[in-house]
Amino acid sequence: MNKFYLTTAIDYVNGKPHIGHAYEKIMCDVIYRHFTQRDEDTYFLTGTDEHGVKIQKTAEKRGITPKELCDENSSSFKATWADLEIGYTDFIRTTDERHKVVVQKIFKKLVENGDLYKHSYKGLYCAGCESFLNARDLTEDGLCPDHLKKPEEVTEENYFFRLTKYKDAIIAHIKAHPEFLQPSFKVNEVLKQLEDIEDISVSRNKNSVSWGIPVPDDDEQVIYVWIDALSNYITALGYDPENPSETFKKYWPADVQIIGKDILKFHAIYWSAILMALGIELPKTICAHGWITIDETKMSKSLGNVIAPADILKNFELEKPDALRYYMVTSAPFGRDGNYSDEDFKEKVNADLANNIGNLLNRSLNMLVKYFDGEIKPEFIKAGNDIEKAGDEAIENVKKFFDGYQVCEAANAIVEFANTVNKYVADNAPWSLAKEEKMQECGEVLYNILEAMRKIAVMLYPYCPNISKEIFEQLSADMNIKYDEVANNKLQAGKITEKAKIHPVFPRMDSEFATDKKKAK
RNA sequence: GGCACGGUAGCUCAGUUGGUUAGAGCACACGGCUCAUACCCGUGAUGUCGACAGUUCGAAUCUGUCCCGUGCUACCA
Repeated sequence: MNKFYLTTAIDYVNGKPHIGHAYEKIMCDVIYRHFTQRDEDTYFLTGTDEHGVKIQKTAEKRGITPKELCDENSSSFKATWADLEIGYTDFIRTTDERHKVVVQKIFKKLVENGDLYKHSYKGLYCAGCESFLNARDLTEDGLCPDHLKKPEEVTEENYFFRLTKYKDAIIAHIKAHPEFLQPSFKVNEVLKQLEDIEDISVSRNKNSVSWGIPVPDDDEQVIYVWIDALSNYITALGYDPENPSETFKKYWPADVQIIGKDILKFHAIYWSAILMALGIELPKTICAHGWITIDETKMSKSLGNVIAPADILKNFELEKPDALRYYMVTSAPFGRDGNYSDEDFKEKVNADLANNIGNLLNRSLNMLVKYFDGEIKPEFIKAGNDIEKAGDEAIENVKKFFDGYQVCEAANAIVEFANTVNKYVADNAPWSLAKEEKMQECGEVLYNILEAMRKIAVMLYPYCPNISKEIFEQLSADMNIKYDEVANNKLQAGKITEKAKIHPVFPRMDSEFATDKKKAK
């Protein structure tokens, strides 16, 4: 059994979760469920990033402690993931004791190794922002763009991390491992960023930021984002510089770390350097996904177009997250930006989940009941037909796409196979065969369709676990089979269904079924 | 300003090393079917393949220049 360790970015709890956060978690959960089906020993980590001046300030404004703010928002992330059925193995918070303790140990070790050094530098400090500004962000008159005040030159002493020391090693690693950074069209960007990299500041004076992990043996300083946030991926597993846990030894290096494209630089460069400094292997793959826009415009608080996943489920009166999961993950090809619109959502899930896949099951089961009283007779089961082959190919293709974390492409392959089966139904017209009393032939065709349907349910499971479960139930098939055993666990002969058992696994949105459901409430 | 990537049907995109009538899906129109969730199947129209010039027997594909978009990065102030 192989191990498979997957991580998401941890979300900053200065606000509530929206569909941008959800996009990444759903993608990870789909990947996680697929690899779990493959009988891999999987570990799926997500969590929240909870330190820093923004949280400190938001909490102040609301008159609560930073910890209270973090507790509140971290819980709402967890609640959202529950709604979306994100089945993470572990949820780490950077305020967890287990995390803080190890971050301090990491910091200490880096100091001892000479990777961290204290350095004083002059910066432009804006009292309004309570932070340092870059010269290039100022207005033409040299004023802070937000407060229109001239920032003062302040000298601050901080710890710096010797990023430059690892520059060549990272470049070499990227070049030697084409699978390290995905999608590959991002590689040049990162190499370019590496060219003019400088050492980075990894601590702040307590006077400017107090909400953070204290630097060990230095009362003046607090650890700033990089070493704190990035190391969650190893502290969660129980990493310890002196005595790493068995869990860490087993699961690290991560097989894939999924992140947004905006933080690729920090992961590809900063994170790699930190790992090198600690003498730890780099993750096998870092995968940067694109953004979700709303009606083709960027989602932002100021535009007021931020959508929470729960709003969508509520709006469409969906009890299960399957449709939203499916739509989110198929809205953009690997690494590209996707878009959400209510109209697209409805069209896409109606077309793929209701019309194509759901209706296929429904029509074939109805025929089985009509012509054979819901029974598969032993003589219907024959190997080596075209649909069987097409199904086995689809299973292989989906697997290959998942090997490259191409979740959208894998979904397309499933739908394409369902299309092929629908075409097979039309070409063989079992209803005509029944009329002509070619019952043997008719039964064979129906069996092939239902068996194909079972394969679809297996492949669809990571995206739509509830719909998939429904399909298995209606087929009276076992859903707990491993991915690589799909082809060998064919539907058995016997009575599998009856009229009363058949119902749409995903009602078309705005259909009579959907409205009946609403009325019934 | 530099670098990278892209500009192909109404929309989203595919087009391998240049080779015959440029493709798919969605949407649209028409036809078929009637097992099914107004579903499924089939057929069809539509494109100066960003612009111009060049190489070639032949360019969506190669070269050059330019225009537009996106991303990264810089500089000036």
